[in-house]
Amino acid sequence: MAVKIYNTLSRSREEFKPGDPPEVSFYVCGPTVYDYIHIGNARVFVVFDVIRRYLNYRGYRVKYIQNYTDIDDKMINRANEQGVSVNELADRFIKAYEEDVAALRVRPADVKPKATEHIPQIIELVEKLLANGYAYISDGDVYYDTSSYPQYGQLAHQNQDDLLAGARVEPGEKKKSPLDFVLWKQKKEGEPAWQSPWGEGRPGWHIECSAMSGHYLDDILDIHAGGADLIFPHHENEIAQTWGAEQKPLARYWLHAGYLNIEEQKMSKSLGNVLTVRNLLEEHDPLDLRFLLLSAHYRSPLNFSAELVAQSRSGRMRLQEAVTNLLDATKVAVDASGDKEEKLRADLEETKERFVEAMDDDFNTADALGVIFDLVRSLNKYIKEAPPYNRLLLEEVLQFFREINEIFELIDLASPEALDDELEDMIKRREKARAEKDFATADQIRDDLLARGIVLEDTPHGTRWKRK
RNA sequence: GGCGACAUAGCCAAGUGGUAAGGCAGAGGACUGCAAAUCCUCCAUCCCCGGUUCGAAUCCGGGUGUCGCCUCCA
Repeated sequence: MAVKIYNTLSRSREEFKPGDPPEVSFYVCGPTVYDYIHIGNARVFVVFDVIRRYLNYRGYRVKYIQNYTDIDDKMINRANEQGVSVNELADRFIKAYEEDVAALRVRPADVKPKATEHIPQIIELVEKLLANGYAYISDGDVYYDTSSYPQYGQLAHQNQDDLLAGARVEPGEKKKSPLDFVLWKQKKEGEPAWQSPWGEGRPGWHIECSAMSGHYLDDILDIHAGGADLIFPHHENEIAQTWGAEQKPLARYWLHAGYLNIEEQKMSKSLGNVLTVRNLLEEHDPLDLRFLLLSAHYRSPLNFSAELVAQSRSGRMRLQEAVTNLLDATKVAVDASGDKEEKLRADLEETKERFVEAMDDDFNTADALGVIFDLVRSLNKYIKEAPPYNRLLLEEVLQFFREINEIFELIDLASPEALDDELEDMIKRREKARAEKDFATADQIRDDLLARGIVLEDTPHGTRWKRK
């Protein structure tokens, strides 16, 4: 069995064959750091982080690179609006980005290059393109000459004529063709600029990823990923650049995450429905947001609404609850074993296989979740019906949950937090009342705790609590 | 105009030729002092019309609908 990946370049599922296994180079287009990230951005970062974790689980050694775009038109405009320098703006929103994705349990990339720290590499790349005849200078700007690259359009699966038919021509263009794109822009008054062979200026948008991935890796990238809207022109242009400079492909596998819509509508500033991660975290548990993001296949469009977050929370709680049941059962488990264990053991083995099958198939997290829920039912059933429990078996199941949580990270496996003394005392008083059959008092205390967000569950082994 | 994706129960969502996973919500039952959690049972023939096939949600053709890209939006 091998991992299969849907490659946007070929529009088909391909067996994953990295250039130098088990090493895998994985580049994700990171944020332009001019604002807080929204939930659509978050989908990309969560989903590809999960894919990276799965590849690690499958024995690959993934080098994960994610850039920060810290210089472009949006950066400059926003910095001017706010009266700060582009650098200050970048620092501020890089920090915000890292806080936001950390809350969503996205692990940091291994390498986090910034465009502004790779100007020499960018200039070198542009020089190569000029020398190789893939670029031209026009009035101080440098442009990529798309007519020199017949394969231009391969990623978008469009030929140049069709692209031209839909292209918008803006007045005052200095390009030879509407499809050409800027590699280096000459300085305008008040803009950050770097010295170059073509005078003071700054890089175009698409050039940085080509330059930085080339700088950090000698070989072709195994995986290059981003949001679906980057397919054209961003990734198309990156491919053209790397080919023009190095006569080699930029990446073997191109992965693109589907859009996230808000209430069936595209998220956009004009509709005023942009939901920042920062705001959402004020109302929702980050793990519930993760569950929602992983509940559909990463390439499918995904809708976002408060109702769906609530559904996600209910589903996620079933997982969390199962682990709580498991941990409780483990406390009273014994070493003896019997044949009651056979069903659960068989289900565990089957689950392990089906989980890998699902994830191997282009990272089908929705299918994988279904597989996990099947195990949850089997586990709950065992716990309900089969005491005394087999310690070894329960620990194996727990170990499996640890492994998949290392990938999905949807539940807390850590030992539960302590409750403050006052609440702890209320629980004790309620237990006493119950023992004395004073149910009116017991129920009153339970309601009081509920009002404070604490839900009680009476089990055969005692009362336990959880947050609502 | 060019290119592409999608259409599965009230909601979400798997399933690429063999007779519809899973989750949420809902109904009934068990357990519980009552709850909660849990378990059991119930809840779809897959947008429409043709075709291929012994057999199609899955393949082909034609519709309808939704969405997207072709504008430095993840």
